[in-house]
Amino acid sequence: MTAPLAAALPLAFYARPTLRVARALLGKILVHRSAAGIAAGRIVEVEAYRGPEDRAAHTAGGRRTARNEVMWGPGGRLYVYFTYGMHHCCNVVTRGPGEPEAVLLRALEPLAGLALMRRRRNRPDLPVAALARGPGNLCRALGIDRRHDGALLTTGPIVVLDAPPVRASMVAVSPRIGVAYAGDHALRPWRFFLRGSSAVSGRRVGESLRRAGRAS
DNA sequence: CTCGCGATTCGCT
DNA sequence: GCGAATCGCGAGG
Repeated sequence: MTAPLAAALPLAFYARPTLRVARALLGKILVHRSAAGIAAGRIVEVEAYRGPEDRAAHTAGGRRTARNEVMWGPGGRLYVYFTYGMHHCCNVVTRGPGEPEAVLLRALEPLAGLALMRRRRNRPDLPVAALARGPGNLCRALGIDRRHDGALLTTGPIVVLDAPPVRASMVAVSPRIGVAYAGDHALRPWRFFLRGSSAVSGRRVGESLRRAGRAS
């Protein structure tokens, strides 16, 4: 039996506290194999959403609806939602059934399928680092939409491949982006990104100052 | 059923 | 820095 160079992360990877999963996802490889071809990138920016107690989460206050139903299920599936009338965002569901938490994938460093990503973005002149920078752009570049809501990440067509852990000193933290409506919860340092990556979206505040410490 | 708004992005000022 | 684009969702009547 030949072992694959990189195996899909097992379900146990996702069935852990969400902040841990969020940080551990940095450096892993997101792959989408579709009829159009293969597109893949290294995860360089994520945000944790921590369920009923987290006012920034779609499951804040225990909200359970058709849209966020997947978040209520077991970890290891994709939660994809549509927003602003034009963008998709994709999350990795964490923990177990009844613990509706997830990690939003905000940016990838493109590794494979660059031409396909460019075609999907419909922006021929974009630099590589910008192809999957930002949650909406990431979904667009990888061809992810609501049809993939609930997809199991261990079996494809979308998988997360294991890769060596990134050094703790390379991980920066900051408050989450675009959640001002959540009041003081918007200040929680639950965004994690790779220091120095040009594929990270938005402001990279905290990159040079803060280290990723224990966040709660 | 109506209505307000969003875990965003891009282009213009 | 600001606002438009654009529509499904979710709360409330």
